[in-house]
This record gives sequence, C-alpha cells and structure tokens, in this order.
Amino acid sequence: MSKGESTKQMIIERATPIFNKKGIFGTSMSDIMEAAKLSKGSLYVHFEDKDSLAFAVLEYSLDLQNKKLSSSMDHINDPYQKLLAYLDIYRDPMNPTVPGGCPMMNFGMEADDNFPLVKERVNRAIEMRQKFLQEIIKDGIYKGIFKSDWNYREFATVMFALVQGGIMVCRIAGSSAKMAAIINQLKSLIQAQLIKK
Amino acid sequence: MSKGESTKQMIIERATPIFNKKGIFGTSMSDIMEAAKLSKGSLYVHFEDKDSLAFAVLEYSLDLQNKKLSSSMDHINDPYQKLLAYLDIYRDPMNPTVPGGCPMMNFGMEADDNFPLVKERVNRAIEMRQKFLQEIIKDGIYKGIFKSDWNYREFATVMFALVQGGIMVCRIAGSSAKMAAIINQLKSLIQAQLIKK
DNA sequence: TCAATAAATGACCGTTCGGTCATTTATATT
DNA sequence: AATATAAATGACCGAACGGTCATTTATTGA
Repeated sequence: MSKGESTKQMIIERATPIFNKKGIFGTSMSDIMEAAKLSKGSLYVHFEDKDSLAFAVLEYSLDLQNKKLSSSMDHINDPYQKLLAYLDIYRDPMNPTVPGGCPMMNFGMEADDNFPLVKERVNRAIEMRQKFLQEIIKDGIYKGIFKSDWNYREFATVMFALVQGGIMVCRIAGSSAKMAAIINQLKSLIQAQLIKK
Repeated sequence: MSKGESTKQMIIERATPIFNKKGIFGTSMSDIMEAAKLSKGSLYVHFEDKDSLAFAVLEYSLDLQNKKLSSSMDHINDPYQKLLAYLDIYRDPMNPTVPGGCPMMNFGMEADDNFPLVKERVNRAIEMRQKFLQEIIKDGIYKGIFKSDWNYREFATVMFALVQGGIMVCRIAGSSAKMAAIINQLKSLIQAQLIKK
C-alpha cells in the first residue's frame, strides 16, 4: 500500500466515528482535519469533496459491519444457531460495532431527503442484509430444520426491521436494556418454526 | 390569539416539514425565512435561537402525531380493534402524518449524539407511546379479551420498535410495500393472544 | 383616538463553512 | 544520487451561517 493509499485509509478510519455521530451536515472538514491531524489541503488531495469522503466513510462502516457478521457467523453451520448468532451481535446497541451507532440508521435517515446517492447505497445494504437472512432460513428449510411453510421472506424483513427499531429505542434511551425483550421475542418466533425431533 | 402568538404558530407550522426533512443541522434560518415569508429579525422576535425553534417544531410534530392517534383510536372501545387501528395508522410510511416522516425517528437519531434536550424529549415520547400501548393491552386483559399471561410490557416495546424499524426500511426504500409484512406479523402476534370464544 | 407596546424590518456583525492553489516537502523510480 | 512524481501545507476565497440591533410599522387597550 502506497503512502497515499494508507493516508486515505487513515482519514476514512478517523472520520468514521465523527460522521456516524454528527451526521453529514453536522460534520465539518475542520473536524476531520483535527481527527486526522492533517491540513485541509491534504484532505482534498485524497477526496474530491466532503460528500465523497462521507460516502467512503459509509462504505467503510458497512464493511466493518459485514466483517463482524462474517467473523461471528461464518464458522457456524447450523442455520438455527446462525440466526441466534446474528441476534447476539445486536445485543448491546450502546456498544455498537461501528463507533457512533448503526450506519444504516445514521446515514439512512439523514440521507432520506438529502443525499440520494447515500440513500441508494444504504437501501442496497438493507436489501442485501434481508437476502442474507433469507438464505440462512432457506438453507434451514432445505436441511429440514425449519418448517417448510415458513414465510421466510416476510420474516427476514421483520427480523431486520425489529432489530433496527430496537437499536433506535435503545440509543435514544441511552440504555441497551430493552434490546433483551426484542431479542427474546425474535428468538421465540424462530423457535416456533423449528421442527421438533 | 394575539398577532404574535399566531405568527409564532405559523412559523412553527411552516418550519415543521423543513426540520423533519433536513434535520436540525441541515436546516438554516434562511430556509425558515423563505418558508414563513418573514425577515430574519422577525424570526428572532419569536424564538431565542435556532435550537429553541427546532424544539418547538419537535413539540408540534409530536402533537400532530398524538392528535392523529386520538382521532383514529379514541372512539374505539374494543382493545383488540384499538391495536389494529394503531397499526393502520402506520400502513403507509411514504405518506406520514407529519410531513417529512416520523419525528421520533428524524429528531431522535440526529439528537442522539448532538442535542441532549431533544434526545430527552424524544425519549419521553417513546416511553409514553409504549405506555399507551401497554394500557390498551392491560385493559384487554382486564376485559377478558387477551390472555392474562401475555407479557404486555415486552410486547409493547416490540410493537413500537417493529413499526419504527418498518418506517426506516420503507422510507429508505422509497416504498411502503414492506410495511404490509410487518403489520401482518404484528397482527398475528396479537391474534395469538386473543381468547377464543 | 391616541399613546404605549409589540412585531417586523434589513443592514450588519463575526465566524465558520466547503473548497482552491501556489509552494514546499516527502516518496518512489531509475 | 538525481529526478520525476505524489503528498502535504497553510494562507486565502467567496458564500453562507447564526445572531444582533436601531429603526420603522402595526397592533392593542385605555
């Protein structure tokens, strides 16, 4: 990795918690200068403008989440255990994988009416996440673990949305307490689709 | 209502869609000047600063939602029907009660790390909403409509969070389609607690 | 009706914003 | 080691920001 590439990466890493906490509007290039200990001109060597830096931060944040998912789930074969592992990742929204909270939530809500490209990227990530859950369930049905009439498409949407809603409630409450209720509920919904042996 | 009071109210009403769409950081006083057709000095006759205008908009937005809930639900006595009426309100997140989307979501996520007073206000609103749902279910249990062992506290949290998550997914997708799956799921969870006659 | 009060104005303030660029410094290639 | 290229600097730009205030205009209650 050349000097330029590693500097660019460093900027993205230092900028990530700032953009996730303060949002795109709320983050200034001066904030990034300070965090990266770099002059303003230097930032513009690596990024065309603030928006493209924000977009790079979004990509990096989504990547962080995906890597976390991989490292927690890839080694699990059983689809049921895999779903439980997914839930476990979201047990404590006050200590999120990406500093500042869930990037889909943070970027998504601000982008909604303001940054169409960011919105589209977040939408793609959300769709992929639901597909990811669907595939796990489909595999479980194929393996005879889950009931074959499970509406897994609907459930994947519900599972994703409920976790996101839980993150919101917890972050605003300043406590992860209520996530337990949400995970409990999802667990029993999943268990209800298990084929008893 | 005096001239001053009605002007203040007018400013709040015109500012509401702007703040809900662009956020607090993203909204400028010039945006409000334009929308309210008022000079900058005039805005500061009615509001100390931008933050207090934002807070007034938040209060007004929450009020709009509560009035919508009242008008849709107050006339219903049956707790089961009442819960269904609640869900019905959120059927179409692309056409929300408050222009720009759900204020709890919009203000809450931005306020999270930036505006502690706003965050606290949103948190209070969220708690109240969950209490509101709890009371309906408690009433249903008392009336012998719902099973007495229903963990209604947990369910109120789940119901609220799932609706919010659904709003997020739909808004970012630019379509209300997926809300149907979420409402379906919630409906069947509620129905599962009905005492058969 | 008229005086006291409140509301509205718009020019103005200092600051910060995103962004540029000529110049200097460091890195990479031969 | 010399040179070409890339990275880093910081002063600088115009614009927009939130906010102020002396002055003018409109409202209100006696």
